[in-house]
Amino acid sequence: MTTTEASKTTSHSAPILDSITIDCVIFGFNQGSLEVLLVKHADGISKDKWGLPGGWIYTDESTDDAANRLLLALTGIKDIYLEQLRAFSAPDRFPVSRVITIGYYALLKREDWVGLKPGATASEVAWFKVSEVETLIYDHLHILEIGLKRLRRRIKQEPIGFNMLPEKFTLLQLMHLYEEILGYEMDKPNFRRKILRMNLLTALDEKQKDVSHRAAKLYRFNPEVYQKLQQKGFNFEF
Amino acid sequence: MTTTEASKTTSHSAPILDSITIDCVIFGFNQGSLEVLLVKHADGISKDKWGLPGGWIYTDESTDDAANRLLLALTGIKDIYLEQLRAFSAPDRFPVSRVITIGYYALLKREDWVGLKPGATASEVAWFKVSEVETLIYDHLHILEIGLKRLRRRIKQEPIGFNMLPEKFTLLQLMHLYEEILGYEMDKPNFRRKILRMNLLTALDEKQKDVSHRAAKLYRFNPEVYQKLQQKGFNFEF
DNA sequence: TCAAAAGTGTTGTACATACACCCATGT
DNA sequence: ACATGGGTGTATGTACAACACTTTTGA
Repeated sequence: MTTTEASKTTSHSAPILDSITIDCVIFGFNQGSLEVLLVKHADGISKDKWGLPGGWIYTDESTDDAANRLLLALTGIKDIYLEQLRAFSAPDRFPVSRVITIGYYALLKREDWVGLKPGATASEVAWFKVSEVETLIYDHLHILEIGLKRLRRRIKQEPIGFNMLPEKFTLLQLMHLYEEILGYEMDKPNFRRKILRMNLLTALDEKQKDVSHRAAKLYRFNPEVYQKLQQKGFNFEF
Repeated sequence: MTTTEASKTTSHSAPILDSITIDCVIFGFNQGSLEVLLVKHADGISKDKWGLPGGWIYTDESTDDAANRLLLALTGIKDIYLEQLRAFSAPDRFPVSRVITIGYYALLKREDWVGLKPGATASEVAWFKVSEVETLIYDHLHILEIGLKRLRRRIKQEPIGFNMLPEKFTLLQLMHLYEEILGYEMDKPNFRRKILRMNLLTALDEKQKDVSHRAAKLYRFNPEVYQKLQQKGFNFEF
């Protein structure tokens, strides 16, 4: 669903709210780079320009529901990590009419992404390195920046980075994710100790394969442990 | 301006957006207690019930502008600390029609509050201890909770507590503010050292007056220093 | 045997915590 | 004199940063 403010038509028959939309910053981590999923608009005033995926809100759903529906339609994946950023409401943000958009950001495991879902109406969808995105339609670049800012803050306070990694990962992969998002280098020994001391990771009886060096142990994030620790007042922090 | 979803009428002639409102959690600190400013609805389906102050958005203003306008109308004060919480959008949150509200929270110096501004249309306005608020109209209790949660997180990460204290304050007043908001007791000597070490406070050549014990030194928050430190990568943290 | 990453050990420093204690002032 | 908060000092532990070092494995 690449519907944006430019085209209010929808394939559903449910009534929609006018003057409010959803826009979503979808982050992924690929080959050491933080990426964002963008769609190319097929028609409307922003034809052939890239922007964030978005759409309208049905009258019987919350914005969270709407964002989840849009994500499912675009990726075919359920249960994506999703958090609302905020409302973006500059009066001139959309040139055609007065539309306020609710921004979201989502974290995707790139292994789950299998290309555009069959049947989706998007004309073109692609991943871009966040550092190389320079222009987007409307205020979408601003929304992307706010999303990135939020991601940087969140990843220091909550263990959400795992949502962009495979189920099984090495400590160095995790560290590289942190380095890429936060924009600075870390010390490997210290990173290991710090993350392991939190007891959020389960060490697996499994190692990397097909690497041309000593194979690293694989770990899995343990959400149950995190929930228990949280209740005891534990605070994740990096 | 106590207009809420219940009455769309406005004294202004500017057109407004339907189906979107603003609601604002206004915090204050008084005699050791965290308080919130509520309004009593004069008419509509929620007559005689307390709720958050709120209103509609004009087509030529952002939600930030609208929130500031509403705050000015309600309090007569400009330049109030204000931050957007997020959109609240449950389909059934407002019983009469489908309305999404953008929640804000604001921090007020109680010394600036001089009662209801003359000419305001509110029937009744009052401060309530946050800990004693039990029911509010619509989903306003939920918005209050989210606002409180946000305040608790923010006050640990940014020096915003000063917005609820007089210009000149003592270190113990500041500590009591932190204790009240965060819900736990702190160690006086350690609190002093920690906050002073950050260099965000300017010690004044002035002391408390009319206290029945040794008068404490007064301090003032220095926003310029904070901005400079921020640029150097300094991170406020409690 | 070399490269590359995995993984362990050590040390200094900074800061949080806990608590003992003295100071100033009004009643 | 004593209550009340103002304010300083000090010992202990923990955590982090920096960096040296050993281990494992494929090429």
